[in-house]
Amino acid sequence: MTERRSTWQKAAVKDALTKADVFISAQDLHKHLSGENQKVGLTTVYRALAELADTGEADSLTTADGEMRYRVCHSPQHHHHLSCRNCGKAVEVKFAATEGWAERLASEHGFSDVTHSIEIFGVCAACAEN
Amino acid sequence: MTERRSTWQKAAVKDALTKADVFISAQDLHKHLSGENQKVGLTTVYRALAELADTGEADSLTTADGEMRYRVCHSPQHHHHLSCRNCGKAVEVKFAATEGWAERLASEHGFSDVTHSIEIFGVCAACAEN
DNA sequence: TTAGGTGCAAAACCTTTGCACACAG
DNA sequence: CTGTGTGCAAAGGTTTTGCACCTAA
Repeated sequence: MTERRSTWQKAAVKDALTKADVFISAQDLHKHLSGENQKVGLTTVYRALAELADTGEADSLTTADGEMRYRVCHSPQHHHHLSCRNCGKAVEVKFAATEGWAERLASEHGFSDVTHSIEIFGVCAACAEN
Repeated sequence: MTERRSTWQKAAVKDALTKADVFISAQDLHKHLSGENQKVGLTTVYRALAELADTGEADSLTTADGEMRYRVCHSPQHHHHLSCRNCGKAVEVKFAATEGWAERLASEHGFSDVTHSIEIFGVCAACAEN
């Protein structure tokens, strides 16, 4: 079976992700770790983030330029994000009205196995000041 | 000034994109063109697609695996897509209810310069049969 | 004529994989 | 012990850039 082991590397990645508390890329998170004597390999960061996203402990999104970013998930419920394009700060948003809508609309058009992605990007107040 | 010239290459790209009428990647579109004696460089396809997206003649989206896909825009109005994850076929969807919502929500949280992306992916009826 | 366009090769990036070694359980 | 995890280097993909040549206007 696929047994799941806990290592200090995974803990370090999760910890760094939690402290960052913004949508951040694997590359950037790796730099953060490197800057703190946390010598974790980039490959491991990628694998750890994938695992966190897989278990629902982290949310992930793909930016317009094709980069994946992760952030610790604050609630187990389905939600979307309003995130800062500059610093990655994000607010979790629930939007009940659309949840059923997407599936309904899709089936009306004969589509199955539906998933939807709603992302809102902007510049947060703090970043706007600069 | 930035004058904009029309070339047969750009026309070929736009034509191929129009005929495809699905969300397609630059790479794939380039293959289509190559298969039809339309020897257009890959670089040019990228540049032509970027220009079409820029002028609003094409819609673009980034797939989960970080690949950009384009499709001819069928209506100048703001809209979203319900697209097939397999063949790229897409239906344009207008969802008036969300249009104001995103901006309103964003400003409530102090975000400015807001943009939103709503993409719905599924498997169309035709692809589901296989 | 002349500034924008083209296309090849090379570079830049992000992400994944192969593999030998380390280590959690 | 044993199989998962790690990390380096290399590979894989997409997209961009440098540059010399081409061409629309």
